[in-house]
Amino acid sequence: MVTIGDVARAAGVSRSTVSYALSGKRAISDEVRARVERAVRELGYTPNAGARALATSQSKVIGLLARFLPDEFAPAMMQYIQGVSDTALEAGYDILLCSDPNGPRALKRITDSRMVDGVVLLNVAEDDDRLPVLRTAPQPGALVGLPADCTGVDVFDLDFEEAGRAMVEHLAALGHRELILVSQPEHVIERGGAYVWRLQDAALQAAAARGLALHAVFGPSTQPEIGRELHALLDAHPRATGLLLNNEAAAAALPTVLHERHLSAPADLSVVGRYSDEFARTFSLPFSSIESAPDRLGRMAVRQLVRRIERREPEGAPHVVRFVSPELVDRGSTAAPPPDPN
Amino acid sequence: MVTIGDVARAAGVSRSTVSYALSGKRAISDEVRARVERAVRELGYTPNAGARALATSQSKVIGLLARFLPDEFAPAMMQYIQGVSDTALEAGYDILLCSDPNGPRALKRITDSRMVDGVVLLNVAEDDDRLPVLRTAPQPGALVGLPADCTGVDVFDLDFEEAGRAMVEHLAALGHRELILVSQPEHVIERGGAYVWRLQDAALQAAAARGLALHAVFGPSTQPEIGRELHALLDAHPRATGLLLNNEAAAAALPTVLHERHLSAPADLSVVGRYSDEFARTFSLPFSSIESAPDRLGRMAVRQLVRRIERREPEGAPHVVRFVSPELVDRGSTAAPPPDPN
DNA sequence: ACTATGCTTCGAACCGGTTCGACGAAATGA
DNA sequence: TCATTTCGTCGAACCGGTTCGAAGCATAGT
Repeated sequence: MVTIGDVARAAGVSRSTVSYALSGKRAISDEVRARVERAVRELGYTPNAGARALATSQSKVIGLLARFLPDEFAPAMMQYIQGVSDTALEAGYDILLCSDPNGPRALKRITDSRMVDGVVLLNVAEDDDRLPVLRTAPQPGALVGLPADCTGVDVFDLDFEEAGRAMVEHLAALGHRELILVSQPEHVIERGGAYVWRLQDAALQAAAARGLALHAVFGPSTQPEIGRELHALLDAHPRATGLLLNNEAAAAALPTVLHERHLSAPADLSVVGRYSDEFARTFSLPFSSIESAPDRLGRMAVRQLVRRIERREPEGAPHVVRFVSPELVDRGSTAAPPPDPN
Repeated sequence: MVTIGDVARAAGVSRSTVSYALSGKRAISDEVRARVERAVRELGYTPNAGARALATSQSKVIGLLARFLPDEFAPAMMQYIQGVSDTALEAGYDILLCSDPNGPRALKRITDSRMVDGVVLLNVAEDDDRLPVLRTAPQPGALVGLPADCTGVDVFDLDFEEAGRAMVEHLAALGHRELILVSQPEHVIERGGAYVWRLQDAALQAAAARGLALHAVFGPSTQPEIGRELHALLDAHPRATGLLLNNEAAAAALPTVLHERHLSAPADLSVVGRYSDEFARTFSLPFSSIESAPDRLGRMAVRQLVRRIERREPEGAPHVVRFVSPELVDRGSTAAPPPDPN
């Protein structure tokens, strides 16, 4: 392998001069710099990452801790990863991907060994067991997902409360009086998915404030169970004219259910979901939805993380908890409710 | 940060003794080893990855070069990544994920800088521009996907020829005489997806050998275009009783198309796809399919790569090109063709 | 003429591990 | 009892970068 010493010899200068010529941290004469650059090119020199990390205590790598949950929708995970990865690349960082089911252990390993300059945690639970480890780590961390305790980390998440309100208010404004909200299954909450009730509570409050009826239920995240559940719900609440879905499986199953009931949106039923545009495209879903923007969240997390790593944030700058405002992507599945047959 | 020197001082021994006590590469008395281990525990010592990499020229990291193609199905990519990641973890390696659209540049960077001990290339094209770079790299590489030239690398892919034959023969054995094969769009071939015609050619040969009619077409990979194409195909070939799908979008669209035509599988039409079980579950697809086994391929690639990295393969051992035999997952969508109405 | 100044460059130390050769003490054998 | 081997440990060198202090040299200032 070609080292900085080889370059130095080829250029007829010392190793430190090569280092300075390449980093620009000290003035080097044009003539010498040219010789160095030529030697670098001709020898095909690339600095050894380990040696550089050792000398600078900077690895230029960001750790990405993903959790592959069985009922997590894979493309969404993929979008987070892509957002993180692309943004890291722009900022000059590589991504160390950890999918170790034992999150705390993996996190401890990569931070203690100084493999990474910072860490992004995906799929953060209300009471995430990786957080205590992260707080004792010397590197900064950015989260995607809102935990109960945000001290010491930067946090990014969709504003699920606002999303819940927005869904209800959108349909309320169109004149709907009775709605159904299908959330993700309860076990998602139990493993820390607080966003489920964050959205649901806000929706219930907004409905109450406007005097709307809102039937909120947790639905399964598997097919065909969720299809049956949707049928049952529509049977149980025949006067409901709006359907809110905070449950990807429900959204994916709904077209079939509507077809089977000879209903169509928005003529018979107005529908608003909460999922990413990517998800909508994948399943060709024709329903308007609150964009969950996984790529954007990943991007924001990395941006902030890099700022902290490079101390462009003043040392000890207050940590950030930033909620992305939900945006409703209109796919034409909402309208005024049909006239009451009675 | 706590270094090996701190441990040495705490245990009252030299740094080298600590190193040997931890690696076991030389005999160390039980008493000293116990002292060292205690010091490690109490100080919370973790070796510095950069320093170790520098000293051993081994980073214990595997590079994963993914390509995010616009019409690539994200969950499949996710499954590759998971297979690679899990297997690497088992073998004691971490994953450096590169999604740089400029694959050759990214590959050169991570190999030349010695960040990685080896590399897995996903989504390898017939004439992949990353291969020349990989061949000049000092680290070994494993591919998922079959390029034209396999020299110097280990290659893993589904046996698409056998898959094409298996699909045809399965339906032939049931008595079908006229089939339709919908492949992925031609631009997939153009960007190097040779597996499309590998499967198609084999299917055509097998059909010819058995005297079956096989209508082979390339279908779009987008909704709703592929749905229309399926309708058109079924209109054009009313006597076809079997449908073969080497096109994920087509498989996802088929349930709706069948519903619209008041057809059902296998009563009216026998259907065999080529996609992963994960894909089938995601879309609740009721069609039997050739399992494309992305997780398995990722796993095999890493296994072989690690074997090479750790030189358990004798130096210069011949490189491997291994095809995974297709397995038909029976979801009950095939049967004998309906009696000819004539 | 002599010192101050600035510009380049060099040498050496350092980052935190691993590993080789050597050395002292204890065990073994003659 | 002395030579030899074995065992356990240590010191030093090394991996390939970065960075600090200093030194050489030419130019400028007085």
